[in-house]
Amino acid sequence: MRKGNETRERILDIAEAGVLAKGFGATSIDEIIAEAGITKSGFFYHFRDKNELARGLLSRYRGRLEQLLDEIFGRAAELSDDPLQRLLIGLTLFAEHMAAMPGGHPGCLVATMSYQDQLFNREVRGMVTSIVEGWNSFFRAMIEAIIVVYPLREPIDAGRLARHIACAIDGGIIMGKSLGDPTVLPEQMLMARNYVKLMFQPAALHALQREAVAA
Amino acid sequence: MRKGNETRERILDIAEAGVLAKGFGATSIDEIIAEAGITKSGFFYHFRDKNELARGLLSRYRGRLEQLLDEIFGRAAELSDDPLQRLLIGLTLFAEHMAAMPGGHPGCLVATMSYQDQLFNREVRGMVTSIVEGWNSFFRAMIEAIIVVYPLREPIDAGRLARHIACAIDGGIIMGKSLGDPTVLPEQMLMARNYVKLMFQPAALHALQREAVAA
DNA sequence: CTGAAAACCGTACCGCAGGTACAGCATTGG
DNA sequence: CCAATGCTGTACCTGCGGTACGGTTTTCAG
Repeated sequence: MRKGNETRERILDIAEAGVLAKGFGATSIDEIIAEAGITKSGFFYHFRDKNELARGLLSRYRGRLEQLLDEIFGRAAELSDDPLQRLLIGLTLFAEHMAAMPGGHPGCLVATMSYQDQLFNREVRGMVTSIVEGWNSFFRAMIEAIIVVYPLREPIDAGRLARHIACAIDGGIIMGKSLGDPTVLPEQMLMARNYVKLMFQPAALHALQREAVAA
Repeated sequence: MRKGNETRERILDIAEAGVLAKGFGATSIDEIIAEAGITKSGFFYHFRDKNELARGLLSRYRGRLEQLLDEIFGRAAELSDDPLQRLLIGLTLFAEHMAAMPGGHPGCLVATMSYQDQLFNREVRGMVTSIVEGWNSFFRAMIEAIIVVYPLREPIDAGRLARHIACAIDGGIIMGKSLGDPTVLPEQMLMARNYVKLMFQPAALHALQREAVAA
């Protein structure tokens, strides 16, 4: 009775590859079942419709990304006690991780679906929204921790800086896809990192520029 | 013989609204012709297939956005001779323009299509790429003009800063769409503006933070 | 070993979408 | 007036998402 879960995972694997490569709408069920070696009935045994497939994909994706973020920023926490350094180190590790992916980042499932959200029902759309909110909260929490330690004369808006990081990443994914250039994403992650650094360490500007040129 | 062009434009108008609201794949030809009051044959008289419709949409979109950018940054050029101020003013005007749009920004045709590029042929995909490259070049040229006047000890990479502006805008559009929050886009445009300011005027950090909080 | 649930297979069918083919009709500028 | 231009109408094809439903195999608990 665990064979069912194996098949379900195989369907999700094949579907995920298809969606990232071609988009959700262009990834047909016929195509998935052909590659999985099952029949249409088999597919609909596991997923009532394509919306449930989308939910399954998003659920897995969220879990994996959460795990990756935990690993990366957990490692950053090992390397420094300072909340600012943790964020900076984490973003660098994140960028390096993306740069190391063979063939570049495969694409963001959430961004893909967000731009095809008309294909889905409210439940799936709600999932997309909540995942994006989760990312924002994640970065926001880190920035708020920095603000506690780095009391500035004027408080900065943690929310918009957190959103900026997420926007830069999403935008980097899109632009990388549009230009066919896998270096754009890690580059823009580092740009976001440098923004954070500038916000909290204005004196470090020139050192930062040296870094940017060297990279 | 100009009636043909009128119909063609009407088709493009209806299609554009549909694509921005629901995505390209979910905007059916049947739906377009119903709203335009023509028949399927009439549609295919103007557009050989959906790819040609996409090309028509992108072509119009590129032209309009070019015009908008010219207007906004032309106005900025009237307001200041300084290349840095021109970019900063232009980005502020741009953000204000987006914020003023009723119901928020309708969405970026290029980003939409970039994430559904599997639906299109190489010609359309090439158009998407070249439009994105055009935006990058636009901002890059402005940044290079700034670098001439603001000679820094260490040169900064104009390309990646230009791409960052475009990424922040695209990311802002996506996040605004995902969260259903039209304020994200103008907010992130101003974040990009502040980044530029920080890169060239590190001393102005605290003034900038005051701005960010006031906004 | 057995029996019932789980995990499928096979077949047939439906509606919608994109697209093709082609004949014909109406308007309009030269 | 006549030839493009700008359509209409009809018929048809393919592929996709999805439904329905009966039959078969696999798996594990008792």
